[in-house]
Amino acid sequence: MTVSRVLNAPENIHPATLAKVRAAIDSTGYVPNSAAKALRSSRSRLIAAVLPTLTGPIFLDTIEALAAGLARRGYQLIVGQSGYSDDKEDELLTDIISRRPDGIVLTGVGHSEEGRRRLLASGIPVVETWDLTEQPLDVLVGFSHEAVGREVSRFLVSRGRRKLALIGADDQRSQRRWSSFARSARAQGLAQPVAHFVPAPAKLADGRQALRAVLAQHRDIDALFCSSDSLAFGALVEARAQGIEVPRQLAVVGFGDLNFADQLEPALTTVRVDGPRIGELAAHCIVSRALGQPLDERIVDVGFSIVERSST
Amino acid sequence: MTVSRVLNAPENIHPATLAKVRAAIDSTGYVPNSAAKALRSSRSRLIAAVLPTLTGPIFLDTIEALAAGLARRGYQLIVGQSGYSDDKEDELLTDIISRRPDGIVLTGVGHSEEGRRRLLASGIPVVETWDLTEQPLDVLVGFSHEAVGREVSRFLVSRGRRKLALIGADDQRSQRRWSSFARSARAQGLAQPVAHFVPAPAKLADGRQALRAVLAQHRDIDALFCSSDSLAFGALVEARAQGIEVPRQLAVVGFGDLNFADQLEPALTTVRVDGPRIGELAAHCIVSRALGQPLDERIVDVGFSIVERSST
DNA sequence: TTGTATGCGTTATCAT
DNA sequence: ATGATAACGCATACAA
Repeated sequence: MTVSRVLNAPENIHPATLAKVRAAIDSTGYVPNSAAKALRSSRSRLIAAVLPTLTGPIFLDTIEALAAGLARRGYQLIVGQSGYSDDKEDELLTDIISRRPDGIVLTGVGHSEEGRRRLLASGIPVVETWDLTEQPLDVLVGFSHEAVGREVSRFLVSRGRRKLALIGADDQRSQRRWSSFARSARAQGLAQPVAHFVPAPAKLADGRQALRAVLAQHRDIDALFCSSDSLAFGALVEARAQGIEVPRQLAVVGFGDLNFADQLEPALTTVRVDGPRIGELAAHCIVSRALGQPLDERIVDVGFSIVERSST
Repeated sequence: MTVSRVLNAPENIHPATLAKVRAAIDSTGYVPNSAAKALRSSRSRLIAAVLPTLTGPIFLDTIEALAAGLARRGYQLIVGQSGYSDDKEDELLTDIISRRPDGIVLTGVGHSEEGRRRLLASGIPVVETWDLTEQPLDVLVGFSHEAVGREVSRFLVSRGRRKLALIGADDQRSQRRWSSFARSARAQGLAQPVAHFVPAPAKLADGRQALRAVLAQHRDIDALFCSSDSLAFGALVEARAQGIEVPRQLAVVGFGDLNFADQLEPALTTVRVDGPRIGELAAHCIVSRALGQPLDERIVDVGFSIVERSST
């Protein structure tokens, strides 16, 4: 008990005792046991994050900022990969809930019914990220993928493009950008855009192959929206290989504004999302919730912007 | 107690009891408490990983494979960022040790004396990665950065290059590649190579700026070794901007073989390391150690290869 | 086949 | 200012 006090409330301890206990701690290499602490206090100082994949460069900035923000606030981060699969996410969720984290940060808002139930039943605070919905589980930090699809299609039309195409990954958020992109194009009087999907996570080489496939069927497209900068990079490479001039014959828009986007030839027009901001906000929100502190807003829309460069 | 048995050893439970308990579990949403389990059994099923940064694309494949490998084996991963700083690593280690993970995976072998002491005192199995040393703390999965520096210099000399330069990040491993690169160049009768360092983690833009700085002083260099593909990408961009032909006037070698390396113009010659293999091996080793199983080898050298493309 | 007692390391609470 | 007791949820050892 005295040791506990020395560590947690040294102010009311006799200096001599303090010194003696600290000496003992040093000489024995004593380190308190967080599991016992958590068991006794029902506070684990652990936050869990569920991500589709750790390698997706898009989420990376967010995780890094999240990890840093949590560390700064005295929390540790436990990560799980759902691999873009609902079943995997549900399994993971059970494991995670058994750890009794003080909070859970999810990527996206599309969870299985079972997953939603378990999360709500656990009573653990949840922050969903990288997406927007009217009915979040709890707190939400993200932006609208529908708005992205719509704005990109309007942007392309405003630049005089008429034959739109899209290369996307088969994950939920990319699909929603696609739906909105297509709907908006039709609303503006264009034909239904061409689409080609590749398995997530999409790699550069997928972009090359995908554009090749699209061009084989639809040589007349004049604008291409790629659901990631990596895909766009691949598309630029393929366009050059096929002698298609970008942007004269084909406008290309990416997603993510990864650090190579402005160095490509031509520099890539892309959708920029403030990943670190999402991570930092998520850290703030989840910790506030964990401490039972009130939150200004339950839904934070961080927005996005279209960074216009020479590929359009 | 019966609930515990239903969950962990259902074979000796009366079918009726089994059904009753399971129904109760379902209806109440009971999820076992890992902290209590850990406290009782001294086995947390938790592995901690310490990384310089989560965004370094180099380690990413390793972390992903590590996370996947651990999940497959029923372990969860807790991550911490040391930010290339010893002090931060030591702080982190204390937090980590207090969690009583069943194992710790470290990046690199350069830890502070204090850190080494704490790790050894904790008795927690440790796997060091991405480096090689004669005296690992425990298990090691990596490769020799000295060998990388040496082999790249030999490679460049064998291709007729005589005025070597290096652009590196100021992290330990990059520095060791540099020392060896320089030593080997001198041993081959060349002058001391030119070097320029940028703060880790190095970004593409740093590569541009660094090459500009090097060229301002040493216009006559004919070969450049960059300590990451991102830096090399930036260097290629700058070389083109300055009208320097690669590889005719300047050979460029990267490190990492990131997925864009073969798509650059010219395609980048680079050092390839099997990141996923390191992660998977680390998962295997740390779990074996955690279970007290014997290990074939304590030191695994996964090696590296120089992938020759058109930038040299 | 099921149940009871006990202790893992911590801290809230109540003595002293 | 310090110590004693109890309880967090689980699983080992033992009993029935």
